[in-house]
Amino acid sequence: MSNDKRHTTRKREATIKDVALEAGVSPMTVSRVVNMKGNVKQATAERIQRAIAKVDYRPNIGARRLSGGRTYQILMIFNNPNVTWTAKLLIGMMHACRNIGYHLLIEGVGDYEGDTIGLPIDYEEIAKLLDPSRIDGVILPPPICFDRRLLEIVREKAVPCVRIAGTPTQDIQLRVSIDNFAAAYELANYFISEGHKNLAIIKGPGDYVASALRFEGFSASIRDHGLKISPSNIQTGNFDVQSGNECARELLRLKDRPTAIFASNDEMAAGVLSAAQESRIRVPEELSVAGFDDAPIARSVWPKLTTIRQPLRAMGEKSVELLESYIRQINDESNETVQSNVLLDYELKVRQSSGTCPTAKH
Amino acid sequence: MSNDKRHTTRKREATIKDVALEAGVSPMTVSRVVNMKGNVKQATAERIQRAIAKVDYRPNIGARRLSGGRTYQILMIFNNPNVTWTAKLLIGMMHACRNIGYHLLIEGVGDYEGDTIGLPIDYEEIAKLLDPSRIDGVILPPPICFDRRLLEIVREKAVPCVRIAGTPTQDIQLRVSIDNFAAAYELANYFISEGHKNLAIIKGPGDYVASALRFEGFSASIRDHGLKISPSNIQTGNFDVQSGNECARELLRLKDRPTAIFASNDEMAAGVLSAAQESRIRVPEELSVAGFDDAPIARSVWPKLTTIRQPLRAMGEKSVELLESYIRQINDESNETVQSNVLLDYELKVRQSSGTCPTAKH
DNA sequence: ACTCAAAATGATAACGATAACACGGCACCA
DNA sequence: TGGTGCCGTGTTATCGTTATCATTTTGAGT
Repeated sequence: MSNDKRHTTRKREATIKDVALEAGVSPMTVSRVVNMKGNVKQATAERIQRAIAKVDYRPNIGARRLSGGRTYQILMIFNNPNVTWTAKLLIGMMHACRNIGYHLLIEGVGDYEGDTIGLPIDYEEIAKLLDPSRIDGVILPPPICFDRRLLEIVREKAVPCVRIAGTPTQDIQLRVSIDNFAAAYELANYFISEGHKNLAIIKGPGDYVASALRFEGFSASIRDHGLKISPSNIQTGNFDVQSGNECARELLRLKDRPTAIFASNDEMAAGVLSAAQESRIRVPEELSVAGFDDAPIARSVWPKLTTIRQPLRAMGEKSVELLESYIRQINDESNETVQSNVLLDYELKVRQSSGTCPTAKH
Repeated sequence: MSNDKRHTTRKREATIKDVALEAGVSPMTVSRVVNMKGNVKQATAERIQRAIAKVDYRPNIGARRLSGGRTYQILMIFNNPNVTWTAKLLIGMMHACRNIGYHLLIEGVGDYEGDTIGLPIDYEEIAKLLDPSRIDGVILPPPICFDRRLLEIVREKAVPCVRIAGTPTQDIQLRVSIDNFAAAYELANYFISEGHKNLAIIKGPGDYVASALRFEGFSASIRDHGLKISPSNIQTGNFDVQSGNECARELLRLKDRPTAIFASNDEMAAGVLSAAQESRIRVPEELSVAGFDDAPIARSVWPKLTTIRQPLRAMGEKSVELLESYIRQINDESNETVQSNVLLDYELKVRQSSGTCPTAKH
């Protein structure tokens, strides 16, 4: 009546023994080939490769971990309320994972209000997720990569960690980002080259380092061109359409109204557009607007937004690759030095929301 | 010089033996408590629970799988180019996984063009992902849940599977969805109640079953009210803004121009709005527009879109819960019958893009 | 008190992979 | 010619958990 379920659960997978039998060697030698440990004769290795293909062998990750090896799993912690942004990173990560034989685990942290994930973070919960029996490393996208307490936990647990965006810290070296400063600098250059002199900026929330850098870069360009940005031309939003709208209202109400507004992300830039529409200010004829990210909204609003394109997918890919090479390094499997700080290329996308300054002399 | 790395890799985790020692029982009894197998005295169980808490024990999933148990990991296959939509499902899944002690693996399939994942699908690759040594089950969101060949693979491998949206099939029973037919029916009712008689619809791509159901529901309501929908009022887009715009141009060019357009998703509805704007047709005064999904774009366009809200997060949660109870059932751990077809509530959101028919008599 | 089934618990042997070590053979040098 | 060392390969033990079966304890019925 009662049947042995243990060995009949679904179809049996090929094990390393099957390969060994097929190739006429010991399992250990097969293991060496699979893990590219070297010290295997070329001819033997090729025979084993053929055997692996023949029996369709794939290593059992559970067994691997159990015997002290890697898990071949990495964790991404998901807590950005801007799901599009995060999802694009994810796509890059999935792609890279596939290429290097890793698997991607994701966990959301925060209070899951509505459809999005917000703060606060349950640190106890996170600490459990960073269990070495489950993962080889972790990737932290913003905003969670700025969280000092979380970084502390990661350091304590000594989990290999790559942060996306963020700034380098002493504890955690690995990082993938774009040069936010340079990007915003270039954007301001563009505005100024179009004759704009009265520029305004809508900053992001204070704890976003990337956003602070955008502000710095934007300001630096203005200074370097011998111009000034008045304090009243600096607003702070929180990355959503609504706050962009409100900040823009403030700016457009100014006596000396700015002719160009840079919002630190596309959502806020969309808010600027709607504020302009409400005030019957034509874009780009009377007001130039630019965002940041090249999010879908940048192309779905009218006029389409001038923006800085972030290579999100590439950032996701790179973060996985970086993490993997670091993991290899600390396992003494490679002698290559791991680059700790990868900067990827951004791109200025000029679209219909910006143009020549109306008061510029030709 | 060379040190034993095996047992010094990061901090040692508590094992079941530690718990057993602490509680003064055998590991087997602890295992029974952890897995709620019963046949343990109340007092013993409580003592063990305390010991588990004290040593901060968490089962090693690798070892579990190795010894024939579950992996406590489920896989979601990610291939929807609409990342927002998919990401919201993900959030629900992550939440549910956390609650029931599962972990979520994700894998992208398709050619990863640009920032999004498109078809075609590499079936060999997928077949490998459905490896029982890695996962207990799989969740398929649209559009991949409509793929007949994939479903065939899932059936062959006998992997527990939940499909989101899609229609029930013989092979794979588990399914989470909203009632697309009823939702579109209700939307048409609303249009008609506002006096509209000349309705138009922009369908989704042919292979989306959900989209076909929306068309059916919309048509049914029209018929049931003694009205008709002319073939020229039926267009087919492919779920993006551009195609919505093109379809709308066709519709707005008609001699007997429709007064209300239902686009099968919000992106296409946004395209309808821009087409109306180009033709200087005022929305909602001269034309009512509605979308489907309540995507972010629905609230970022102007006027904001009337739409059907899909409870994506709840759908994600439910899909995980459903999968887990099914897995329990086939493991003979529970006698409860698993509901195979879960329908969740949608919601009609009336916003500024729709209103009373201009030609309606009061 | 005495049986005997049922409940509670323990002992043992896997699961699949790999670390650590052992070993045979061959090359190279003194 | 006899070490010396490295290369290629095999042997053994082990990781943490659970299935299976063996054993002990409990408790209900006589």
